[in-house]
Amino acid sequence: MAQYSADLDGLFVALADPTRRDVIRRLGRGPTTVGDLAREFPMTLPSFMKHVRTLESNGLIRTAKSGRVRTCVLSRERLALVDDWLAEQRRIWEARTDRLESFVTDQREKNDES
Amino acid sequence: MAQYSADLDGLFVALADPTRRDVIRRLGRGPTTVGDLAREFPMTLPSFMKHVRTLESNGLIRTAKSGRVRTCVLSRERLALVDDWLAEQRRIWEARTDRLESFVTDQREKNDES
DNA sequence: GAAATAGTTAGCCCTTGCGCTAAGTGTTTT
DNA sequence: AAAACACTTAGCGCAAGGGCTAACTATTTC
Repeated sequence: MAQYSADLDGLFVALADPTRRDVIRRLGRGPTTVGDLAREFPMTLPSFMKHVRTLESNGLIRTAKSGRVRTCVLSRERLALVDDWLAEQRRIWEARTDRLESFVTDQREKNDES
Repeated sequence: MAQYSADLDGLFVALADPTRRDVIRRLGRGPTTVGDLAREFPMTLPSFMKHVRTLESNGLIRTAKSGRVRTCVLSRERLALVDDWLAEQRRIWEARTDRLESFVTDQREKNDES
């Protein structure tokens, strides 16, 4: 659970940058080379590489170098963690609205008794 | 779309902190007072208030002061934006795997011809 | 009305994040 | 072998984030 939370920290931080979200979207269409990716963003290659590293160290993408070219692939499983967190919040919320409903119901029953 | 992206920036940043995620979880069970919330976290009140403000300015919670007490309420609609983004990624991914499948199918057809 | 309560504001420290340039490494190309 | 290519490393500058203390304001409470 502690690890789960630390993972979410990293994931959300990684997703908080528009460049990184764009990379994820781009990689959704298929593997791409660092150079090809970088060309689409208005920043230097070293700056761009930091984003790639951030995505990789948070498990959102995988990369491999062959020759002098590094290729990036989307690693989808990781986004499922975010999904899980959202689902959990929904669950909590719904449990609460259920309680609220039964509260309302209880009140109505009390009124019916009188 | 530009606004959508800026909103996502703020949302993901807001969600990237464990304290703030805990507050969201807590508020899922119902509205709570700043003081009551703060008591559960190992930090001073001014520090905690910053988190509350961050959540509020990103629309994840709403707060109102009555007398000297400020009460926080979860504002669920906002999380839907995150859901939307995730759904979009899934959509892109699935469109791609569809293309991959038809590619495989095409290859098979070519082989069948021979 | 004095004291306790619940936030709020201001400002400081330190670390981290994101951009940059300059220079270096290993791999093709010519 | 030289030149071009595709990163990579190192280090710098600046703004923002998350924590703190100290001091202040506006309600209650006694």
